[in-house]
This record gives sequence, structure tokens and C-alpha cells, in this order.
Amino acid sequence: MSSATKPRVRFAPSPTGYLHVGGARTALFNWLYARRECGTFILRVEDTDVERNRPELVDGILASLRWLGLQWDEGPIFQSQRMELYSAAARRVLDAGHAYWCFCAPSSYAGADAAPQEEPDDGAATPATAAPAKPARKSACGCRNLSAGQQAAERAAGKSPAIRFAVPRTGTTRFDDAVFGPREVANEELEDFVLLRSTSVPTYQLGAVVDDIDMRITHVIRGADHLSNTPKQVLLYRALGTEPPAFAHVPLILGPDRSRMSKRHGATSVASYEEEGFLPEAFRNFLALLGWAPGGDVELLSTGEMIEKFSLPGVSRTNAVFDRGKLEWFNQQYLQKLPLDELLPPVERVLRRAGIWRDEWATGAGREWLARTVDLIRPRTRLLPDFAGWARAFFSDEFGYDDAARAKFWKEPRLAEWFPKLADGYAAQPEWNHDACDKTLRDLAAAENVKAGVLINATRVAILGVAVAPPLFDSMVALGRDRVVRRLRAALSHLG
RNA sequence: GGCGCCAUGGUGCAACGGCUAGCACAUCACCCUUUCAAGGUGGAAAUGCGGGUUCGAUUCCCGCUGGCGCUACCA
Repeated sequence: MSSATKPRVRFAPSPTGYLHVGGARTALFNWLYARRECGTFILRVEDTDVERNRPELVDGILASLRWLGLQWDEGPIFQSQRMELYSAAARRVLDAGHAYWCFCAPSSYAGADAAPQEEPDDGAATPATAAPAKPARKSACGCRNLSAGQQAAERAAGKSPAIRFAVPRTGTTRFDDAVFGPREVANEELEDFVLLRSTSVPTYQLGAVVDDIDMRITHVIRGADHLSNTPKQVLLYRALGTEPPAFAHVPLILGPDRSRMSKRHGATSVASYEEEGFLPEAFRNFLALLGWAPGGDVELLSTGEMIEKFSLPGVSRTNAVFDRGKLEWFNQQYLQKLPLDELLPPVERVLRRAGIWRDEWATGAGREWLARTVDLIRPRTRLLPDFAGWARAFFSDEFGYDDAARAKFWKEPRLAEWFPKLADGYAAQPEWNHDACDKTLRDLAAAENVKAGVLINATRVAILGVAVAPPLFDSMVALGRDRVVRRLRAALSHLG
């Protein structure tokens, strides 16, 4: 494949909020496609909406993209820095006769037949003659047929016009969508959309098309919410003298109630999932399977497998519901299977944040101890913060005793005499390993005529503060003799 | 309202006319087990409704219903 035919795709977020899960998945699919086809992944920031635009949010979006491992090859390119490009393009469309100056105020545009919400009620300022009792076209606006003189008059009256695309009144517009198949719409269904606002700021339609042409985008992979707008853009491409690129619209991600995912469904930004302690690999794997399946029954996919198997036709047309439970399962799987040296850095960050990190764990024997301990703990973790949560006692001497655990395993009153004896036994134990610790405890249990389990469970709470933890004697080895002995004695004052 | 898209268990995906509709999450039970997880085994659970086409429909067509999207000088 020559470089001229290698695909160029782009992800084009607008900085009106954080990177949300839907956008992240769109970015992921673009990235996967680019990697799969050895193409180029471009990042473009669509920040033309001066009203809602929040420049300070850009960094957060880029950070989330990097966190997910979606590195872009070109950009970020900011639309706000190339405004001349858009107005020039609008002029060209105008000169070619495919657009016209519209002097209607946004609110009174004759074609605005149905604003998103309510319905105005006024004597419509439509063309002269009586309404033909026919189509009541959305694109009908008197401005389309204004003479030069009339335009001059409007300008003289102080009105600043917008440039509106003149959608053909007849015919159909068609295009192929890689996931939705061939599409065809009657032009009469399309309204004369604005290209350039009266403020000279381009609309999304203009900006996106002009940039996609300028950046030589070959495949537009974006949310299905743009499917209905695509015919307009196809028309615009042609008016600009270019054939449109390939399109691929991916289904939307919905909340549990099947409505569009929003804040009221809980966390929607990828930053919040990073914050909560999800691993980027797990989050990405989960996202990839929302609206796409590699075929077969595989779910856990490495980056390489994901890239190798990704295909646009394999993308579903059905909207997907974001299932947090499954996300957590993915995270648990990755927590379990990630190579230890890849897991250690994020664990270190969690421990640092909790204020219990110790530098001796950075290298040498300390590092080895950390690795073994993390490996011991991880089968019972679901999120990264668990390491500083229930497993805190492995890393810090400052931990509390879980009330439920005490209630369940510290019922036996004779523990008050057994803990000291056990502590003495461990202090005197010649070797410090799993079997020795096991034997010491069982010997005491036999001598005191109590089931070993009672002592084991009580001891776990004494040295770790929790009931849910790794096997006791492995935990003891990880903690070391001093801590075990000390905690056994300290627990005495916390018994009923 | 208009136009469009979508429709398999609670959820995510398989089955792209042809075995008893499969896998995973969640759920229930059991096994394992010193706790709790993990893991293993098994159970319950779906083709929205109605018409067609066909020897045969989850699959193709139509209608309905439902959900979603677009219908902005938002993206």
C-alpha cells in the first residue's frame, strides 16, 4: 500500500467538557483503525463555539487520551487558529452559487419550523404570495432569492448576514457508511444549514468538512448522532469540489436506563475512572467491546490483538449500555493478569497518594518484597485503591480494625490469653516461613484444645484488621516476624 | 410534529435462511477453602408484537410498538 492510500483518520473533540466515555470510544476506534491499516491518527480540537468553549479543558482531554494510550500522530490542531480557512471556504461555496447570504435573525429564520423545544406563533415573514399549501420546506427562506439591491438594503439597515448553504430542492444525496451501509436521503428533507455565522465564525458542518478536506482525511469515524447530518456534509464536499471521504458511524453509548449517557448516570468522564483506580488497559478493553466484537468468544484482548482484529464492518449498529459491573470485572482481570512490573507503578501511585509509600520499596530487596506482596494481595482486588484500602496493613502500621471482622472473629473470650501465647511462640520461632508459622499456630490450638480455624481467623483480624485478606501464613511471611508479634500483642487492647 | 436509525436473556456480544439459539458480566446453587476472593461445575434467564416470503426464519419484506438520533447562527 503506497503512502498515498494509507488512511488518515481523526478524532475531533470540542473542549466543552471533559473527555467522556462516548468520545473515548470513538477515539479508540479511530486509533485502532489507524493502527490496523498503518494509517495516521490526527487530533483536532473543534473549539469554534466561543460561547461554550473552555480552553482550559483541552489539557484534560489530551491527558485522558494519553492515559488510554491513544497517542495521536498529528496535532492537536485547533480550529480557532485557522478561522480564515473556513470563511474563505464559505466564500468559495457562495461564489460557486451553492450558498447565499441570509439576513434572517437566528430566532426568526423562516425555516426554523420546529425549534428543539417550544413553538413560536407569529405571522411568518415568508415570501410574498400565499403559501402553496404544499411542502412547507424547512429550507425556505426569502434570503435565498434576494437581489443584489435587496441585499444592499439589508446591509444598509445594519444587518450582518450569515452564509447559508443552498440545498438542492430536488434529487437525493447518497453515501455509503461502513457500518450502517448505503444511505440515501431526499434533498427536500434537508434544511438550508448555516455555514458561516453572522459573526464570521464557522459552524460545525463547515469546520469539520473544510478541515477533513484540508487534512486529507480518508475515513470519518464518529458517533452515530452525526449520521443524519452526513448528507449535508456530502453536499458541502461536492460544493467545495471534493469527493467525500468514507464514513463510519459508531453506535452511541447509553446509560443503564437506555437514555443518552449523562452525568446523572454517574461518572461519564474518563478522568473520573482514572481517578477511581481503573487500569487504562482494562478500561480500553471494556470500551472496545462496547459496539464491537472480534468474533468468537474472546473478551480479554491485548493491544496487539485488538489492533489485529479490529474492523469497521464488525462494528454493531445497536446502541450499547454502559455496564459498570462489567467494567469492574475487566479491571479485576487485568489486575490479576498484568505483568507484575507493569502493575507496580500504578500501585506505587496509589500508596503515595494514601501517604504510606516508603522509598525502600523503590529498589533492591524492598522492591522484591513489594512485588511479592502486591502479587499476594492482587487476587482480592477489584480496583487499584484496594491496595491502600483493605490491604493497607501490609504497607502501614497505622490501620484500623474492621468492626464487622471483630464482631465475627473476636467473639471467643479466651483470645485474650491466646494472643500473648501466640506472640511468644512466634517471637521464639527459629525459622520465619509459611510452614513454621502454620505449625506454631496449630500447636497452640492443639494445646488449648481449640479449632485452628478459630485462631487463624482471629489472628488475621489482629494482624491485618480485616476479615477479607490473603491466606494467613502467607500474610505473616509478608509482614515479617516483628510486625506479627507486635500486632498480636497490640490487638489485646482492642479485644471486646 | 417531520425525517431517519436500531430491536437476541437484566447487560455486552455470537449465530450474517438450516444442529437442542452460543459466550461473557451480573444472579442462584454446589465444589474448593482457615476468611474472602480467584478458579471449577451446574441452574434460571432472550430472538418486542402482528403479518407475510420460504420446505424452513433470530436472520429477508411490510405494519405496529418501543428506544435512540437529527431536525441550532451546539458540536
